[in-house]
Amino acid sequence: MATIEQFLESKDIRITAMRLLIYKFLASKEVAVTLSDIQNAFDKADRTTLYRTLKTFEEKDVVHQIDDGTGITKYALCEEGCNCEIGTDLHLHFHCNNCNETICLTQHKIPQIKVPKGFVSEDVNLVVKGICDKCS
Amino acid sequence: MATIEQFLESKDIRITAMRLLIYKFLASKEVAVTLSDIQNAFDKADRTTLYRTLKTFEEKDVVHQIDDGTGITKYALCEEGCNCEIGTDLHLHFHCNNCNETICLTQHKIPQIKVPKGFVSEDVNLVVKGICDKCS
DNA sequence: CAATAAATGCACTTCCATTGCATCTTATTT
DNA sequence: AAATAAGATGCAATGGAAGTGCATTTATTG
Ligand SMILES: [Mn+2]
Ligand SMILES: [Mn+2]
Ligand SMILES: [Zn+2]
Ligand SMILES: [Zn+2]
Repeated sequence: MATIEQFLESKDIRITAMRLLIYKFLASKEVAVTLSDIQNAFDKADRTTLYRTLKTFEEKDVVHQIDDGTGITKYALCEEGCNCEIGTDLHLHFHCNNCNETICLTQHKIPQIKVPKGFVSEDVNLVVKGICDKCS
Repeated sequence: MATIEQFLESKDIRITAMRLLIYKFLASKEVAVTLSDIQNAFDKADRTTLYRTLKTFEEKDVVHQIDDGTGITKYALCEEGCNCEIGTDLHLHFHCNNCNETICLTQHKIPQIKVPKGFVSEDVNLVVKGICDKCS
């Protein structure tokens, strides 16, 4: 078990205090978070820095964006050994209509989707909406 | 084959010149359209009117919104006899990364998605991204 | 330490969704 | 038909979030 510093460096990300805080915050959450969630957690943080940090994390395959249909981008840490970079790790996302939280169902991969002849599938986004386990 | 006027009235929508134009425009398109698409087609039209017309159409199950992940809401006519209102008509949507157009694949229903114990699925949004038949 | 590269913070812009309110139009009632 | 009510439209304004430019601070390297 490497330290967070080692992990980020292995991903070619330079260590800064802010980045460590953001990483730890993401790791402490079991649900996907918005930029505002992070901003509220550290009110001294500038929104732009958070935005660009998440962008860096995403480029380095440390986090992935989630579009759950609420219109607000959410972020979650990638799983150990996920395959975000090659588009293989297509797990589904669940959005709770009650508590409004979104969670990665990393164990639930998106089934193979058939598309009509002539169409080429490159990426799939699947969001299930309903009631989460905590709310039901 | 009823007239458009009769159809809209059967859906409890009052007939206006603008609504007929918007309906015909939607019917003429085989792809999902944005508010701006409609606005550009009728430059005399006010954006708010278009917006509210589409909202009305949606409430009356004449059109459905599509969130294809571009961040811009798109609209398409519901199919004859679709089941938007009861959430049964869950066809998938295809977004072309090349021409940037989004199309309803109404013949392709979303497969049953398994969710973990404790979760209740109420709705599913599935968007496939790739290359469409015209671009491949 | 000097030189360089990267990260941060502030201000600003852009884009789209959404609303308030006044006005115009259509449907209903007397 | 005139009066009234209900609904549709247009203009202006707001709000929320994503994204960018640039100056400043911080870290890295020789
Ligand atoms: Mn996820
Ligand atoms: Mn559709
Ligand atoms: Zn919930
Ligand atoms: Zn295409």
